[in-house]
Amino acid sequence: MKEQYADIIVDITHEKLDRPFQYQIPSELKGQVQAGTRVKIPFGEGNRIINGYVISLGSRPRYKPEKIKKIAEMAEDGITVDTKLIMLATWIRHTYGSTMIQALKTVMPVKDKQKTKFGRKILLNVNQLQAAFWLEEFRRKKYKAKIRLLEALLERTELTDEYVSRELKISEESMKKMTEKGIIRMVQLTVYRNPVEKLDVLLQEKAVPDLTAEQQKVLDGILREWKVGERPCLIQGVTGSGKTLVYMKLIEKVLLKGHQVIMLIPEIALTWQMVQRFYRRFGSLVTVLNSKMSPAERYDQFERVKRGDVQVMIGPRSALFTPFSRLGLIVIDEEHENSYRSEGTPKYHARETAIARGKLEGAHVVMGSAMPSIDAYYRCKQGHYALFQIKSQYGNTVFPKIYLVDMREELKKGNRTVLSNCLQEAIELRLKAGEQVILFLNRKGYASVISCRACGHVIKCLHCDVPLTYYNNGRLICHYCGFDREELRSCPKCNSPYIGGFYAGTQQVEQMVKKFFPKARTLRMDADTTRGKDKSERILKAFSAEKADILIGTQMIVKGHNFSKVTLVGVIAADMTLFASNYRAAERTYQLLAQAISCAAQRELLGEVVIQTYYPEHYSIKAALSQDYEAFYEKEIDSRELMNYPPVSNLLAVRASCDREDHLQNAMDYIRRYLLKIKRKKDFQLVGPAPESIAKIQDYYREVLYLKSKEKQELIRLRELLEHYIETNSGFASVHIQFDFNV
DNA sequence: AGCACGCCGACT
DNA sequence: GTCGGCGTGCTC
Repeated sequence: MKEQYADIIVDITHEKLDRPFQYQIPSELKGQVQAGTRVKIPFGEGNRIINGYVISLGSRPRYKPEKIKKIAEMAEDGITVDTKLIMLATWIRHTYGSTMIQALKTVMPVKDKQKTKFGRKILLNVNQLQAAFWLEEFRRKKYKAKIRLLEALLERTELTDEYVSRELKISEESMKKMTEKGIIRMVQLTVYRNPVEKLDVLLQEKAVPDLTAEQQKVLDGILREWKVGERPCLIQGVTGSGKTLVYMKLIEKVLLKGHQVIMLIPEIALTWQMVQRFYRRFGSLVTVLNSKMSPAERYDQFERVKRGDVQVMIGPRSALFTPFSRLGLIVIDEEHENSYRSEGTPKYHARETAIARGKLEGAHVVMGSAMPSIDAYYRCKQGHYALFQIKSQYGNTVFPKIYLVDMREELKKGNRTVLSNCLQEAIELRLKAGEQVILFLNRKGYASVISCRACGHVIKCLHCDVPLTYYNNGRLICHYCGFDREELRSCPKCNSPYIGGFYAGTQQVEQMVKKFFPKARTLRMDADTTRGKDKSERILKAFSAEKADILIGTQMIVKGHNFSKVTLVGVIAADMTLFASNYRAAERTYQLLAQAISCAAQRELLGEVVIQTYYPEHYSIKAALSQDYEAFYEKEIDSRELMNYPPVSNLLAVRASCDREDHLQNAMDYIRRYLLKIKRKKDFQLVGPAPESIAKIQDYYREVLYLKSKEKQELIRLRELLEHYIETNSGFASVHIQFDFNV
């Protein structure tokens, strides 16, 4: 009489349903219902049947037994999550504040089981005599399909799945019946092999090249760290310093112990080069997950994982939830990359979540980056992570020459274009030499603000508090709601005809370049030109095949691509990211500049970098210029310390939106007063409420209130209190409230 | 989320 | 008198 009840999370995203519901397990489903299984349950007064996920089993009813309903049935395509991943979902829910069902769905990368009809072998499971007996039986009962199958099997003993379903036209059901009776047997075509055995062969075949003394030192250091504690390790080393080599050695060690590895890589990045290296090294033990894969392909990868065919999973953020049963190591390459931060709900960070999973499953975590995130580096300094540095790189990398152009001076000299004289001259020289140029900036489209030069009035969207953007087709478009209107001839406020804008988008730069260098062949790469499938890859291929002289684009072009003919990188507006009202703005600026510089480096030819900026004195620009990460870190951490920003402190944003401005302000006022009431002495600091940087989107007003505290747990506690307060007070009904942790 | 119950206005 | 508006409350 035990394990009679199941705690189930219902598949409805709503705060009020964000708790387990207890159901009775009917006797016929006992043993089938486990933690992690998907089931169909009657829910609500109408007893409508919905999906639910079992998170635990129990023997004691927590409600009046007559109130507890029975599980209806197993979900037919029942995919399961293993318990460790349920625990990870619980951690995600607690840390980032989502509903349990949202957390469960993020750890469950394959939402629905896909039908796989291939890759199986059908075998006879009985001897000839028994088969003859069954054949007789089927003939008597006139089971035509079964007769066909059995006859075919008696002839050949082994049939492919394809042949059975296409030629013999046997349904899945008849095969299932015959399997149940033990007449036939189905075997996965890829036969399970002992991965460690297989690995031995591989190790003999293709050994990883020897490590340099410095790399060996890092490897030894990490292995020593693994013996003593469970600290995550961070390898700091520039591109070409051999971080990947160290990863490979570590992965080898873990695989030989019979454990599995997840390797996270940034979304776009240098993926396929890296992946090929791993394929060459570990063969079919490795598999890759990427965003281009169809659900069926993804599902197949996870099936291979479950069968034990795959021991190393390489992929972006979502690969972190690969259902390995004996996970031994999680590697996070390019740890500082922004794509490790999830945009949806829950807004989890892959680094923190990887460390949480590592703790749960006793797996090591190793990260690598040339310029670690401030977060990670701070944790190293605090002793929470172990830091390992590789200073030298192999090959003769020529450091590029860097020019800094103060655009204010340029303006004084009378140059009102987006290309400084310095950059123009540099482009000219490179074009003459037959070399390639990359120009990059951080804005898409013709991104430009249209304003009146007489009165300063800025043309904004009617529904959102953002300036409209001018597009080449002569229309003004809102990036947030898509609202568009005709180009204006005069200022709607003062009627002045002098209305125009500061154009600094990729389109504008391209036009400018074409004007100055009519013979140059240009390629543009931004969110607009890469919308289609594989488009960005095609553009990059065309450029590296030297089908163009100048590549103009946004961030994506400077991320880890190797163009050997590029000798000039121009950064059009280095400080664009500094304008963002985000405490990470300086960090992003430094990262982008450092990336742009490394794009012009690491080749035999001497490269040049021209950085145009309005703030040449800003420390993030200065530090990037001298390639001094440490100097940047010191300045940046001082500023975070001063402002109580992460990672020194923790930040909880309470974001509210509502179509009625008065309701919104009222609600925020209540929240503020409630927080002040429960505030203990020096628990936390309260900032705001204040309008968001975009105060209105699609007619919804937006405000934000920040809570800062050294104690992470304190903020989590406050969030939970607030959630409860909002839920139990009906005044918040029309206001949408969302929490962001350290974002 | 979705469904039932419940208390006020305009209808055969 | 009734039909139906959607405000409120609950879901094991």
